[in-house]
Amino acid sequence: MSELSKHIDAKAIEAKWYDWWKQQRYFHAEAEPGAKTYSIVIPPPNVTGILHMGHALNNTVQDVMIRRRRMQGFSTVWVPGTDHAGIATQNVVEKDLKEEGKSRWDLSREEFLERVWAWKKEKGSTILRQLERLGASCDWDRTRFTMDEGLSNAVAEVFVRLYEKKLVYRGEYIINWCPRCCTALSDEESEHEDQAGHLWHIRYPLKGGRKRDGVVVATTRPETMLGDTAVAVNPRDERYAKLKGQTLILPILGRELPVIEDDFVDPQFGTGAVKVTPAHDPNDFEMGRRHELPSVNVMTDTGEMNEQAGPYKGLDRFECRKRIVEDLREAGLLVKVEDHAHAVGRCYRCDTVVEPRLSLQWFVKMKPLARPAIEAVKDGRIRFVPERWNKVYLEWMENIRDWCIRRQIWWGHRIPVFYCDAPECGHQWATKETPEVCPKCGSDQIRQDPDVLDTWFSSWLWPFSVFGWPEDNEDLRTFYPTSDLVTAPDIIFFWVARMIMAGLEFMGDVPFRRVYLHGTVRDDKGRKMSKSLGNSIDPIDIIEAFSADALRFSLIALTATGQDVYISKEKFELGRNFGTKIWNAARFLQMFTGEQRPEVSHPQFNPALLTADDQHILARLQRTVTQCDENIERCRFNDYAKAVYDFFWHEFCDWYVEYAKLPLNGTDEARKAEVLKVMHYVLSRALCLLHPIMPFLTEELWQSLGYTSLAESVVVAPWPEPVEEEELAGWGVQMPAVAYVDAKHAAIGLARNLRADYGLAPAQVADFVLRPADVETGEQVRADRAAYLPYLRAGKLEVEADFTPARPMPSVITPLGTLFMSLEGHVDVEAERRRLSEQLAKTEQDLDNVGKRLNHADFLTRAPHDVVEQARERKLQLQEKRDKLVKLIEALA
RNA sequence: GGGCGAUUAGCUCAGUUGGUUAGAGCGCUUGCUUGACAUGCAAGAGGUCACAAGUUCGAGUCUUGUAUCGCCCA
Repeated sequence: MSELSKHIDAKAIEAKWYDWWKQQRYFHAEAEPGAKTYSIVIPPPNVTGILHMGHALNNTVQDVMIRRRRMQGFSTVWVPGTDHAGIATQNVVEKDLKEEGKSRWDLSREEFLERVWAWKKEKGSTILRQLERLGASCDWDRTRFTMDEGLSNAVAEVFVRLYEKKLVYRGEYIINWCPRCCTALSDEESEHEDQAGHLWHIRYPLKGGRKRDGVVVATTRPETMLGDTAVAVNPRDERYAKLKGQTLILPILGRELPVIEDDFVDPQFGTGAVKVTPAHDPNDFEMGRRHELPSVNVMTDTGEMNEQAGPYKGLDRFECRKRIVEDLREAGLLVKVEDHAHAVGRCYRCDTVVEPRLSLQWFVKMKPLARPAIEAVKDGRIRFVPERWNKVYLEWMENIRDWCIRRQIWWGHRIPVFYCDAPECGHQWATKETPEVCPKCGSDQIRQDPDVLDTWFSSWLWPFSVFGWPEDNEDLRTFYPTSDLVTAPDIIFFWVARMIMAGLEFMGDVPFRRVYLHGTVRDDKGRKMSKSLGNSIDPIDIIEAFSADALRFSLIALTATGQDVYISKEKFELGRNFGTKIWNAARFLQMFTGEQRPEVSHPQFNPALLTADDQHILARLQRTVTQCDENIERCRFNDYAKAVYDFFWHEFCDWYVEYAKLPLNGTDEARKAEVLKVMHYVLSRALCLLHPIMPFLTEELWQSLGYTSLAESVVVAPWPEPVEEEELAGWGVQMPAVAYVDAKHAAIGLARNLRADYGLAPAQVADFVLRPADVETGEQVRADRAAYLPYLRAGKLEVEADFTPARPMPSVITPLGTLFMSLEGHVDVEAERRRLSEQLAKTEQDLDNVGKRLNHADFLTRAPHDVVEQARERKLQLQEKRDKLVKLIEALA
């Protein structure tokens, strides 16, 4: 226990408690057969990554989930780690090399990989350390990396199994090629973006014809014409019927091109005749196959034109495009140039325009893997939150295409395939071992495939590889399937869908039961945060400026389920202000508690001593517990945050703490003790409810206020369980008393309005008289009179059953009765009449509306009973109010 | 071209199976050095719920269409 300073020193608090939590090993759990478990695996950030707001949101949500489960007594495991991010990491190290004037080709493969590992050792845990600053309660003893031995073993095992099931195959197809990274990409790694371009109309002359004869084709990529091997038209296109069987001449290179007919050609697009380039376009490739056309690849792997490009050899592809267009124009073969927007694929790692290219690659056959994964979502074994993602997932799964998993880089899991180069053998096999000789012919002329696997080929195994698969062990049996997966929708195909397929294929069970997809963090103008735009807000800056708790609370409170969140630096003041408010409420409480350690483990109140206000705050706390639970269960984290916020600020601080000042500063020691008991009980439970969002602040207060009789740390304190009304009654909490306090708060609010309407300065004291709604209320208020005075700034509050003002007095109708305010000097009767008349008009308007409804026969017969009852009740209330107002106005005369 | 989401106060957003009087935070106006807190307290102004039609006793909420913006897929 320690006295709280006037201001929060967030930095000191954060470091102190995080270290202590780790020391206490609160975040670590071992597999315990039979225990109720809750497990999450982190979406592994890139090993090159640094924390951005998306990570901050993602990991705060996971931390909220796991901290609550931990408090609920579950055996909780949150596995942290990073992925090796093949292309990105290799890029980083190559950049370092470049500064030394070298490229990776100046090093041997082994030397290069040593450099990468050295880089990883030095810089690769940045983001994990940043997660600690965020307060993430990961089980750091279980930190994994996709290139670890165990996880690499899982990758090789999976590859070999799929190879043997013939689900991985090698073939020559059009793939997305990044000429900068010099590697193949999967379809998902090529991001499409509409871009302003041109449609060039080019005349291909007829063989033996005059120059003006021929066919005009339209293309968006003229440089690929150097690889054309045909021109295609739709067989039903009468314009081109005469062309059947003719031969065209490819401009510039002079190659002869057959005219083919194919249904694929859309007569509406361009000129209705298309050039066919089987080595550079997926559709042309298919056509090429159907018509047995040769393929001519005209580019090198760095995107330069190769020897097939004739005079353009050595030119960059875009330079070549310009030159070809010029040359065609000069030759009079360029018929027309149109503006044309078209989708261009870009490398998701370096933004270079991707080149569709014919290439020999390894693929995973996806359809057989997708089938059970579709079922798992259809039958509800996996649920997406929000639900609409089901459709997106199913849509993609049902049209799934094979996955190109080979990458032409060095950093990654080497493809475990071997080739025998012995003459007349040519055997090819996959194995986890390192073979010495060919198992078929015994030759030692064998070599391993030089390339590595897509990073996602290791990430899709993450939910079980982190627990030691393929080895069968207690961890796997205990923590797999994991409970929830929390991630962003942009990797639903890259990662989520593939994990589901891998889980079902290799574990025979889903990898997680629920997937919560949260929105994207954007800037206050709605733009994605990006380095190039310079609009990102660094979460670490926010932690430094405010606190980790402020960052966490603000993000959670601002993010509606599954919606994008727009943030600016100012928005984090929300969390900071809330933290300050709680801090000060705790300081207030500590002022009256002193060195005494409050007993908060078992609530034992003296029903005889509980006032209505005590009962009210205890009842509200229970309601808040229920709201928190419901909202967390449904991934409505913003509503959960709001429930705690509203309770803490607007119930506890605004009303109860204000109320408590009276007994705490009074002389009745028994009452004082009882109020303190209530306050500490409420605060301790509220800290528990808040802990998953604001772990540092709640721990600091937990320790400083000495709530350690309940738990040595709030991290392991029991999560509050909702208390039923019957049990509350046993504590001395009666619902009528709670209702009375609601009415009291409303009445005080109305009385304050009255003061404001009459322009009373806060310091100005006014007296009040209540004409109570009924005898019982009158007695309640009379007994509770003193509690009203500070709120009303009242000198006195009288309760008089038949009060009739002798002279005009401002008044207001409250749930407790009619409240009169006595003013020094004369009351402006006209102003008061106007005020009351306005209220009367409003009341009559409302009465009219409810009356109309009640006069409607269909409403009475078709609306549910309780709705009709409510309307009747309201009508009565409004009538009563109207009558009272009429009398008050009459009394002014 | 197909699909999804958004459109509610000056700004950013909640609003759950349709049900009385549509909420919050920020900003704005006014007043307060209130014995926890000016990172605060009290009061106030501000809304034809994008538009149109429909279903219904009743629509911010359901249906259809339109417009604008954003995202995903081809």
